[in-house]
Amino acid sequence: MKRPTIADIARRAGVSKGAVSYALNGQPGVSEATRARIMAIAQEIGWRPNLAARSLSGARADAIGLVLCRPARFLGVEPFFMELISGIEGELAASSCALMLQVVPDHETEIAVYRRWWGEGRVDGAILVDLHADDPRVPVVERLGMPAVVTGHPSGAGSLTAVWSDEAAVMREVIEYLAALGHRRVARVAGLPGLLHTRIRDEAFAEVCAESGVSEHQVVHTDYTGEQGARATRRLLSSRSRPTAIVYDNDIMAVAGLSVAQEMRLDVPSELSIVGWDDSALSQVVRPALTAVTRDIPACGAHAAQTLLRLIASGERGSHEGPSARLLPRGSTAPAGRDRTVSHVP
Amino acid sequence: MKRPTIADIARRAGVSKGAVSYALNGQPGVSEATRARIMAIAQEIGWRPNLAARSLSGARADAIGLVLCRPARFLGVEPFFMELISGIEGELAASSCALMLQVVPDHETEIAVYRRWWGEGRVDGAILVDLHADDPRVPVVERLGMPAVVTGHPSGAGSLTAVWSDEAAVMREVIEYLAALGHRRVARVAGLPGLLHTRIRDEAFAEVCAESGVSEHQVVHTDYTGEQGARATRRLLSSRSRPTAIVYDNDIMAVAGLSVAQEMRLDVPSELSIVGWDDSALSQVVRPALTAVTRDIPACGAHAAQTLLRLIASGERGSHEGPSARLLPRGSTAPAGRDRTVSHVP
DNA sequence: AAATTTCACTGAACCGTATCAGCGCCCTCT
DNA sequence: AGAGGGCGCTGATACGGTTCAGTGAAATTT
Repeated sequence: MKRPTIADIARRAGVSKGAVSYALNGQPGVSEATRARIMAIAQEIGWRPNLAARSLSGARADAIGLVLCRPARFLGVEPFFMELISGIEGELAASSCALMLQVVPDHETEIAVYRRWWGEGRVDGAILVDLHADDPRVPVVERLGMPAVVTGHPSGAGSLTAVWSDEAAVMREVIEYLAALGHRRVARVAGLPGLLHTRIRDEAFAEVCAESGVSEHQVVHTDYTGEQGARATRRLLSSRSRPTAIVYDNDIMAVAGLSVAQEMRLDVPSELSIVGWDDSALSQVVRPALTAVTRDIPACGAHAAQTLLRLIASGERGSHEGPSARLLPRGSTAPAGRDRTVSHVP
Repeated sequence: MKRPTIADIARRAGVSKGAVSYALNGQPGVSEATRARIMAIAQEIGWRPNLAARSLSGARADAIGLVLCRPARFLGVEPFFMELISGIEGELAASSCALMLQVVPDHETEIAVYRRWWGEGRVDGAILVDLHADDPRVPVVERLGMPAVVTGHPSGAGSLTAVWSDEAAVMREVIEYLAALGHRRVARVAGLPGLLHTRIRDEAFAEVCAESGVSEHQVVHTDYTGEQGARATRRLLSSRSRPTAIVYDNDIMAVAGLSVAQEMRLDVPSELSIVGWDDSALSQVVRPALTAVTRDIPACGAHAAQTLLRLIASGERGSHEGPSARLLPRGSTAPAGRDRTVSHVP
């Protein structure tokens, strides 16, 4: 019992294959009566278009690609990607477009994957995440001519379409908020230094700190893991003039930082304020709940997917800003306390 | 500048398309000299097999499917899936097989996706996760004839190949450990009651508790979110004879539970022991670090993928056990204390 | 009424690969 | 020397769709 083809339908309907193709694709060229008859037969015998045959005839592959380039063990930790994916999915489902996913260890492999996918006609386009400064993927994808949407600042996206959110503006919001609370020594536990958004945040951090009277500010770069977040925090809190507030680049490090503070008998928020980034369920589960920069990540994914689908369908280029982030104060931030080092027990 | 095809190679090599096909696929039928020449030309002009054409000619689709059926907002929370995916990927990469991912809201949609993927020839098989009791997907996939590997107990997998780990044995390990520490009132904050592994754990929990002298034991079912984990914990800890130990079905709920305990001024572990499940980075980041059931999830994914690839390649059926889980004691469990309700401050 | 257009449909070509039957050719065996 | 067999290759066909040029009949225009 083979899978039915349009030839089977044509035979049963007593028409040609061509007519069946027109009928099933809503093309003009058949009468409404014939169309209905053909549709009914297709339905009855359970016909489905063979994707391979369809894309062989020059049509879409009906799939887009997403490559994640982080070591496997770090991926699970960050809710970010899973949320992004579910957002992308939501948009794709409507167009019955599939998502091809691959996890790779480095950019070289990632580029090879794009080459293969595009060469094999497996995808119609791709979403590039984790944009780096001078990202090597950009020129390659440009040269391939593969439609692509980059999530990150347009300055690094070359001629590719970018969707981004204004990281600098949010950083300003965060620092001015902390400054207003009286914090004058603020540290930042940042993510991978190679990432473009890390650099943008770094710059904005330094600039706004200087402007807002945050006299002492420093940045520690990490690999986003809780472990490194904890270590950075321990070091910061052990220094002679320890910060009264720390801004983390993701949730897991913020939670790790909170634990370290508690371990060191520093009360959060009275003795140390903590701000997380890319707010997830995690931030709300710990005590105190974390003040965090929050962003609708699924919506970002959906926005990127939508932009890519439009780019594929109609060649519509042009970068535009996606859902923006904002600071959501919760219990982990408070006015800067007096400078004391004794332990505080509630 | 079109993508090169085997016809281009044939022209340049002065042979027929057939010869080129044999050469490139390592089939007999061409001399080694010709093969080498053809390979060199293919390399030179950057030829890649067109996936669509290849699978149209009856070959593989070179992709397997994975459908995740949980509400989008819960997905990000659980590191589980992302780790599973990276494990699967690791195995697939070696066979240059792709992963098609889809996130759906319910089983009905999930089944429709399998129908479509298989009908369209988009995948060669699929990995089914989150096996339910009387899972409606199993008979459908069986009938479709799509190769599939189910992650879950064989009792629910019908004739499909299952890869599983012995949940009951681990539950025994956990409960006997707690019993040995003197705990006599143990609660379990479980996941979705419909999932097969939830039922298996439920049963094992009740059975082993009874055997080990854990006189009071109860189960609360949740949806795996931190929120419900917190609520369940609050209720358990407010009851008249509150448990001295709680076993959670995932990490995020365990962390939420820990926070609730701290909020209620119960010391962990001296007044309340906490055990998590599916140990992730999260467990190690909080204070005290969580005692947890740990399992190499990427390895589970790799194992499932490998089993599926074998099933596709050689029809090799037969369920077998995957990487097993074990209890990893950390700081959140301790001997059951005296029964006191006053707050404990270190 | 003749000319033209529109409509509904047919038949064939085409996409890029895999595969099969067949065909010389050379080598080996008797 | 003739039969037999394997090697190396060719040419054709299949896979399941899409698409385009063409065709006969009906409808519309002139």
